[in-house]
Amino acid sequence: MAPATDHLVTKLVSFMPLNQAELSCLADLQSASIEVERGRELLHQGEQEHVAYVLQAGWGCCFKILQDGGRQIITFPVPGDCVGLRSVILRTSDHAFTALTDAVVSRVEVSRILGMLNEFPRLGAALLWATSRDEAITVEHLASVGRRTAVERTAHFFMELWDRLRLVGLASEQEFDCPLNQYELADALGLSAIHVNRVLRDLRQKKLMTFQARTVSLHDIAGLKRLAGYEVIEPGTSRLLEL
Amino acid sequence: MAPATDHLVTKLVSFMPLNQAELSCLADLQSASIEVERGRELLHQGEQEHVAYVLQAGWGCCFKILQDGGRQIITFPVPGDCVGLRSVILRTSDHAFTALTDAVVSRVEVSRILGMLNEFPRLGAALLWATSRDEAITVEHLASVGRRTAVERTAHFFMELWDRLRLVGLASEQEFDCPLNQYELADALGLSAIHVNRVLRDLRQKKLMTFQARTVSLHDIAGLKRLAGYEVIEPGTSRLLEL
DNA sequence: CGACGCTTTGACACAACTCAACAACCGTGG
DNA sequence: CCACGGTTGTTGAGTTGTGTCAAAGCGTCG
Repeated sequence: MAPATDHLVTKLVSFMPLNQAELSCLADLQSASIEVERGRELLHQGEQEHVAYVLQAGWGCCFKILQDGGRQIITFPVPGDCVGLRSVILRTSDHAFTALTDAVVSRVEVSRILGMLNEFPRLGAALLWATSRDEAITVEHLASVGRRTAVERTAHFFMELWDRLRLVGLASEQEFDCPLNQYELADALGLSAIHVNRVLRDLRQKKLMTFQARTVSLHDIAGLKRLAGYEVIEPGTSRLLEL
Repeated sequence: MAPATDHLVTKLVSFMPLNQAELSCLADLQSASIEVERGRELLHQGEQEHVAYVLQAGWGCCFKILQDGGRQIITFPVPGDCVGLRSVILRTSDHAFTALTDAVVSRVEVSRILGMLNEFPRLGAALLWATSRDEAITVEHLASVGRRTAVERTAHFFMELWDRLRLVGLASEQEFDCPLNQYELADALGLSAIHVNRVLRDLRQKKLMTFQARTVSLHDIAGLKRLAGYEVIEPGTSRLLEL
């Protein structure tokens, strides 16, 4: 059975209203949910994968392992996020996906997605919007790692995370739960864990934000956004893809 | 009229064979080609865009400008590449797109893409494959900038570029034409132009490759791949999306 | 010819990394 | 109950990869 609140629906609805049939299609798609324990690897880098996942509860972690053992984290999926659609198309997964906390996911077979696209084209458009948004976030992430300083980058990361969590109702206006440790943060930001620690101290001392005891508290959002050079990737309701 | 060789077709065909109707649909889509001079900006960061482009000849440049004026280049589109599909969906473009050399592009209206997807679903699948591949490349790029050293990163960049160019028949087995200068390289790799210069000297001295007079010569491909930790994003003919 | 765009080099500065150590916190088991 | 190891966070000292600044070389083109 589906969780109390369906975060995927919450997210898609912010893009376009969905009718009853579409909602039940989404519910159906996610009906077979699986509980996975923290650390479980659901998608394996370099292997052929024929399934995608919708994360329903808990956090995930998409990353690549490099030659020297280094790790680059691409994104931390949160409830409502889809993972692995791309690897389905490319036939082999270019990255791995693990559960960062105990989590609930639903496996989605390719065939069902294709079927859904046929039967409910508007859902296809909504899904396309969601994945495009994820892409835009990856591109922004690239810009961060390539051209922002460690502090700017870190501030930017938290602003983006905050926006993503609010979109599915998992963050309040000044704080949110965040199960990441400094190693994970480091591998996402392209920094060393030790430097992340110093950066967090910096942000704390500048009274911008704190990250302690698994919770992020935003003390000066305007200041953070200014520091990060943050611009919203606006939800922007669909005017264009009238389907 | 279409150019002598249609690079988009070359690329898509490497993924799945196309029939006559599909080929002429693609030809039709690109029929209205426009010549643009070097430096012309076709997509503007932050603006609402309702068109996408197919690059037919010449090189392009997709990038973000940051707060402090810094620039992060996302990718250098080469002939056969599609640009701006995402901005069409998100309604506003998250990055800019310019012609890096004199180029030939064709504007593609959103409506025509949607029409194409309806009429020729296999073309949709092929296009989805191409964009997924681009995404995978962006992710790999992120990993490079986040976790590889300057030399590794540079070697990796050229290996990938080489693969992309070969896919559309624009690179031989040991060299290819490359109109980039060291500033552009720097902004793509997240380095300073001066350091790029040092890195290129390094690669030259190690007898791995040279980049001079607009041409890249690969002297030791195995060595480059080893240094870069390069893995192919294999074309992989479609077995999965039987449409 | 001079101007311009691009490359190349050297000297120096600094952001971020590494190593090493310690502190705080946890759950577990004696 | 305390002792314990394991995980995570914190700090300092020294190193290094890369950035910055400044200047010169070198084609090309008007």
